Amino acid sequence: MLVNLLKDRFLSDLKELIKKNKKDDGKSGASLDKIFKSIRLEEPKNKEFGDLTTNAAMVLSSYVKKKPMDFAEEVRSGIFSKWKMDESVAIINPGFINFNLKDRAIIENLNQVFIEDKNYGGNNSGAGRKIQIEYVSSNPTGSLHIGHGRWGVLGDVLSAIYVRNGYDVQREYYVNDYGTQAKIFAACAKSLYLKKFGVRFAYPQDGYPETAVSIVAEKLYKDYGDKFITSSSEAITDDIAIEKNAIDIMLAFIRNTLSSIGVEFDNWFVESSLYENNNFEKVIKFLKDNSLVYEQENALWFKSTNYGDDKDRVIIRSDGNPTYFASDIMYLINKKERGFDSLIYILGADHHGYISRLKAIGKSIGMADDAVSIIIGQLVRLVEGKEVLKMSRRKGRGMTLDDLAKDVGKDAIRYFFSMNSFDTHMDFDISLAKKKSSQNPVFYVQYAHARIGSIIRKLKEIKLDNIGEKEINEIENSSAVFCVEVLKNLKSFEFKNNSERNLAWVVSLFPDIVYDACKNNAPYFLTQYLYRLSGEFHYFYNHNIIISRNKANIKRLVLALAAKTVLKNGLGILGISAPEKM
RNA sequence: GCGCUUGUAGCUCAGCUGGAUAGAGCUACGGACUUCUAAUCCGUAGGUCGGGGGUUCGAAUCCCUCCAAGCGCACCA
Repeated sequence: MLVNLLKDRFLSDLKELIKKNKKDDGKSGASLDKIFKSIRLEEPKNKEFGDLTTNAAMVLSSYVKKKPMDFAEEVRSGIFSKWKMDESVAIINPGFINFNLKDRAIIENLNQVFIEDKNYGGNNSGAGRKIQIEYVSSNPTGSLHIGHGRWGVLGDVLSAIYVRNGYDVQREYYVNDYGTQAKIFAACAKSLYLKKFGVRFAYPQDGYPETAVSIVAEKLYKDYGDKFITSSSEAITDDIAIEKNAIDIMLAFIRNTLSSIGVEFDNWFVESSLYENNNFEKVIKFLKDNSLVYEQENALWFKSTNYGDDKDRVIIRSDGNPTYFASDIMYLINKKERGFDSLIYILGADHHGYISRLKAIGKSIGMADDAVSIIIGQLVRLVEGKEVLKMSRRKGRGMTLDDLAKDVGKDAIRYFFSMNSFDTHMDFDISLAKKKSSQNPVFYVQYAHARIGSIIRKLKEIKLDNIGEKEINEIENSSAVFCVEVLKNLKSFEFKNNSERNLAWVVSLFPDIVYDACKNNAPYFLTQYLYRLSGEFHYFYNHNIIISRNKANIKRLVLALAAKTVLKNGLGILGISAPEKM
């Protein structure tokens, strides 16, 4: 990491400087920590101000009782002048400290790309920590809608980001196969299934749309024939088997759809398993023993208000049946027992009411406050031109995720859904998504990668004076270690122009982006970064010739190869292909 | 009625743990292929940051209020 490491170093140097500056009165430690949290070392909005900027002098001025400009001067002489990496340090009113890195410092960073190669971008900040991310978890009672695609992609990419940060990640899908909705779905399937045999069984009034169910009934019939009919004349069926198989079939459809856009899970957790081995009774006993519940009007209530929820919740209804919330409790206890350090739930905005109650459960069973984090993803609205298409899953209208996946393709869908923050209410323009035009930024990024691919092909075609077989082989196997030597042997490396330097700079930022994307649970950092990198590369490509006649400009080639590795690794995290040719 | 989220350029979005002239892309208009892929590049145009108050040296960012949109407020799952 470049920026984050520099920042750490800067902050610790700054602490030293302040110690010298001010006699510690022993009381100010806490407030100083607070001030330090608002210190930034980052790229300025405007490139003219340099590579990096810090607000430290302004933030600290009142603490050290000095004018920002004066303290900035001390920071410059006391810290930055001792760093050998910085080039020029400017202090600008009202107290910004701006500086540029020496070209050599950027080059040394570039070396890491070739040393770490496929692992470049990753770090070990999460080493030894087990984290679970649960996402999609749509009821297996119908096909997925487009919103599910968004959670799926975001969950998948977020998982990949955590993996790259050294975490031990488990991706989980929670299957609601228990309770009334599953029963209703099974009854729908049964009705359509029996129809095949000319037997009438009323379709539930509040049932699911037939379009979704009919695929399931069709498959039940095709795969099992009359297996579920236990008595021919009365049309008596094995309802338990129908329910189980209907749900399994639906789940297989869901799995296929998700798989078609590259969204996979390590674990498909079945709700009904929570009720095995008298677990329900055990959990209820546990809750009673810990005085977390009370009885009222024949129902059993969970005291969630004690833990920050806005109302208490029923666990066992007055008719004796457990509520969905009971499953939530058992599920969270189960997750805790599996030994995760932290849990992430990605929920659709239609479930935001869950935040407080899930957190309440977590607290009540003694989990740390920040151990359970819930990410709310806003819904996707379908738009065609200017017309808003109301989608309703229960009514079976609107485009399904499966339709979209087939229309748009995996790469575009993943890029599109990774582009925005979770909080964005997205409008998904179907007609735009279907266009495979340059309006779709995924091509822009992929094209950058493919262009470098074509440089490599050119290298092979032409006999070059300064690049041998060995190097070309290395490049082809995408393990261009020779670049490390090239970079090391450059006696005085300076960038010829801004496009070279900017490209190298952006390449060097990749590990910071992977780190920050994780800290902020923000997959879109990556997407935006890759777009920026691609832009930087396209500019570089248009302004610098790498191969002329029978000679390659080695420095530029190294730069292009570094960019290629980062593009490939970045697209890899997004789960998007990095084509050699387009 | 209460709560969560959002409101930034014609469109889609960044920026929101306060900082320097508010940034990209798409669209529109004008340029660049005898040279490693023009799915690219360069340039121009486009903004009362939903409205109004407040806090501050400084507000798109924090607070209050109003308006608008989406979504929730079950002994449904």
